[in-house]
Amino acid sequence: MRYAPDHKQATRERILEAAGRLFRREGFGGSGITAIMKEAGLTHGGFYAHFDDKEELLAAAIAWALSEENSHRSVGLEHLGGLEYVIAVCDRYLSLEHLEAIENGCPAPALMSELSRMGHKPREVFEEACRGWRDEIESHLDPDQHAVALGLVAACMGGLTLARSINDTQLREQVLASTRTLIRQSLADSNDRSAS
Amino acid sequence: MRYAPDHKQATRERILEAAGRLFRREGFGGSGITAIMKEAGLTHGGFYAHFDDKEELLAAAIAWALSEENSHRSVGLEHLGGLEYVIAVCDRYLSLEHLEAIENGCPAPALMSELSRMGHKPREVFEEACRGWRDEIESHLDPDQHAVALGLVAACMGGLTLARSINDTQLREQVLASTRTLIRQSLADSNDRSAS
DNA sequence: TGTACATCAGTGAACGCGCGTTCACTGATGTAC
DNA sequence: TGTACATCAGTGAACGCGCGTTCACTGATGTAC
Repeated sequence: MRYAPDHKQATRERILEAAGRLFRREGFGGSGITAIMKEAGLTHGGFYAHFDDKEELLAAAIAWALSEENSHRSVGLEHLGGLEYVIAVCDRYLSLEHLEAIENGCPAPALMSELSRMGHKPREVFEEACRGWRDEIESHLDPDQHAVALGLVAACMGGLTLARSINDTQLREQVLASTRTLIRQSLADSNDRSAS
Repeated sequence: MRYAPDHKQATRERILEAAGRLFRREGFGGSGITAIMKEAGLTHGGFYAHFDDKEELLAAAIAWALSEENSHRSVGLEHLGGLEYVIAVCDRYLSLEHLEAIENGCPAPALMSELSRMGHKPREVFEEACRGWRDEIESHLDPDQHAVALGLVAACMGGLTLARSINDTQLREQVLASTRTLIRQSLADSNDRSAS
């Protein structure tokens, strides 16, 4: 081995991070390979030493960004128990801060629509991340509340994506607030039922 | 006037319908003007006799598709009252039939992600349609339930988009079912409260 | 320690292609007389 | 009713451009002796 063993790996990760940022900002179709490599401080030609084609990069970048998102999602919330934890995670997801953090936030809202037209691999990566999120939520809920876990994921993603798709900043906040309320009411209901 | 007065208008609507179908199937970026005009049975050059540019078409096509969606959404459900009506509309939105009806279904799931990167006009059109949907839902709910109307819109769109973004057909159905459950629980809760 | 060499991550010119847009034109339509 | 004409919706060649991808190359790295 002529170069330091992890030199190439480090470059690959730099490309992955750059692609993650660009995909969230401009979408998959809107991010050219030249722009991605430039964002990573490289020229476009070197791209194919790291990935077979653009779709392979997409799959890898989604996996990377989703695992980052997964590890950031609940930081500082670990002390909360059960239902409170779940509500806090959803509230944070549906916050104004997250609304504005397009480049560093969850990649799902920016990519979901395009993902449904994408090949098998990127969708598989996304699917696996969704299962992970569902399982994590379920692990904090009573068994009789497990049925809404995927719905919570859907509502969070839908609320953030919808809020980002409209102009009026007041209506944006109302979308976020209303989705938070919906989630709270839904969980409060199952809570009441299991308590009674 | 040399041609029948509404000849051009009819062609414009044919382009709008073709664009609506293509945008939902391939996205905004994935639908070329040549392909749209071909889908409408025309050649690409004539496009600019009807629209200034592609973004103007997008705004018009979204408006067209959303108003169609609005008039289809609740067909056959008019006899249901209040809460039952709202739940039925959401159930239909989150059905397997709608999941598969990409070209004829609601345009929001296919376009939301791209919309958040779009110019002012298309977002404004979309925003107005969302207000309309919210108002329609609110008109069927008790005033103390109005706070969740936008959340219902978000959850419906999120559930359908998420379901379409994954491969596993079983998990897809679970996403739809779980989102329907979330909505039901949320509305049941406020219903109990206003009843007690 | 010093030199000659092999490796290979990254460079940048070039490719074919489809994009959005322009424009000179064609030919069916409906009017005027 | 018949003919000459003006209109303008729609055609299709052409434009400049950026895309994804290929490939011959360069030059810094670390090895072998």
